[in-house]
Amino acid sequence: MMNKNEIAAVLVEIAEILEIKGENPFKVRAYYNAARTLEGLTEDLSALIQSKQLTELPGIGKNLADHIIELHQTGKLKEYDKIIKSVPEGIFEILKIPGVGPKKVRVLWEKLGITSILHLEQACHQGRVAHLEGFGEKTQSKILEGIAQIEKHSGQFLYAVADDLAQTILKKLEKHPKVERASIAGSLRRCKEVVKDIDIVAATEDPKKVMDLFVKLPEVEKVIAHGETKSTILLKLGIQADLRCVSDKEFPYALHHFTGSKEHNVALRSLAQDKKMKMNEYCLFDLKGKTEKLIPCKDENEIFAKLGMEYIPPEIRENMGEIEAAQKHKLPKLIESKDVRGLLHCHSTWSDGTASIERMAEGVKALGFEYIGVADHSAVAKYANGLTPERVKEQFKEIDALNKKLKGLHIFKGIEADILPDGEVDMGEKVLNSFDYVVVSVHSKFNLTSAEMTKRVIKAIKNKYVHILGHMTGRLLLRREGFALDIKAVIDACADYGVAIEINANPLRLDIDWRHIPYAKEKKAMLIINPDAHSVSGLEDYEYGVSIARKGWLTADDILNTRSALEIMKWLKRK
DNA sequence: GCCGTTTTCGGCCCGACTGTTTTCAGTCG
Repeated sequence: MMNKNEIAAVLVEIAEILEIKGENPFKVRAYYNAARTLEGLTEDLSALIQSKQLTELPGIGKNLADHIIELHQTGKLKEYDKIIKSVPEGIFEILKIPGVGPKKVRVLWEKLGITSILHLEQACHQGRVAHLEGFGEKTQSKILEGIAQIEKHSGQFLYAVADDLAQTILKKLEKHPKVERASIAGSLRRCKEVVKDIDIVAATEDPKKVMDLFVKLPEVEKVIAHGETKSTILLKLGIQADLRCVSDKEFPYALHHFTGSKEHNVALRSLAQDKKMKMNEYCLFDLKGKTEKLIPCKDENEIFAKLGMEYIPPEIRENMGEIEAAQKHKLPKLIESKDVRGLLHCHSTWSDGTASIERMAEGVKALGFEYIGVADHSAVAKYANGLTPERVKEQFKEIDALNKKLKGLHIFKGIEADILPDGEVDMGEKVLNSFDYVVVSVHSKFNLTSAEMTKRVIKAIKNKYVHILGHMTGRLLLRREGFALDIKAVIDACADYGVAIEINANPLRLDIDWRHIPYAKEKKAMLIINPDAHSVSGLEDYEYGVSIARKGWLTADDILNTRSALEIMKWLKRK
């Protein structure tokens, strides 16, 4: 049995192999398209198979439907087993190097017998790659840079990936009768955008039994350590997970300790010392009397209270001023998911989304929201099927009709317009003015100098039709650094010209970086949590944006889309 | 491999950029 995402991953692998083998590029694309359709699927796959409706999905014909059914029902695919044997395993990692695509992989493999990154790195150092036809000195050094980048990020995982897996494991542990309570700890609990492992703390009087369950989980690839109170496993995705078992009494201290950050803990322990107390991972002691006296705490809340401060949410435990603020009882009331009332910046099938506006709207409604903003790509983004002015008019008609039809939900007409290399905004004033709102983002020419890029982006911010600055740096976590940009200058401009700064909640972006958010708040810039959803399930990504907003100390008042549709309309029209 | 009011064959998105070349191939979004 395989779920839709696992099946999609197999189809992608097949596509990659076909590409390397130089198969018909349209056949290759058919596999990619089918994978994408599956990932964006909202209907239940089993039901679709049963009612024989699979071939009604876009991009899925007889052949791919058969493949999908075979994978879904048996977890295997004969054709895949055959084709996977025809290429060496290591080529997939070579394909991940930026600038190296299927054609280059094939040449490296055929001409130099290179089948792994390690091989490739050696060959580059020996200068053998530069001599290949179609390659050269620059390609060779770019490959080395790419490998260095991959190695720098290796052992790191996107928050969303790690969190998914961690929640699955946590649920299984919590079900164990001997587990009294359990929680995720570490950087994952602090909602860091990338994490290197999963930390879990469990309270139990029978650690041995709980540890046994942990090391025998079906997700385990390898047991690295298996002790009485601490075990480490390597999960199949390559992520390590640590479990620490403590008694129920010790649990609050252990949870706090293993949540960190290290810097936060050091600062807090030194503060405890000042107050004649001692803190470690198992308890809090009162040192005022002649003998050490245990200070009982039933949860983290009490620990902070005993230390004379208000509760510090895990997201902001980075020793960036939270301890001082908590002592003065001046921590902001951080935004929560329930504060968000609608989602702007969503894509539809009008550009590169996988769902119609109606389905996206229904998805937003199902999440309990009051409004959705459709912001498809603009004309210049041809690769993403960007809207032409003519198609914009048609899209408006569809939205108008849906607004009449759908009760209790308002659809805003937006556009994600490209910031052109010279800072002009795609589509021109007249078209831009016809939208309820305009999101602007950079999607091209990433290699400008910081000064050039800053000038370009600020010019777009000054455009009077612009309301929101999308994914400020264009970063893709663990894949691509953001482009060079004077972030403070850009934040200043957003604050001055009343442009809201997007917290792009796509787990691969989480852009603007939370470290810059306090500066934006200081400058009184408006922020907005946008899922940048390309599918119905992508709408739920807004929650990652909430976590990032919390890491940036933001309250509901700091975020535009905690307001009602009416208030949003007013805000958009104030320009 | 998919698709079809130009329909069962023949097209399928396309332009920018880079580095390799001397007119283009590969990669990317």
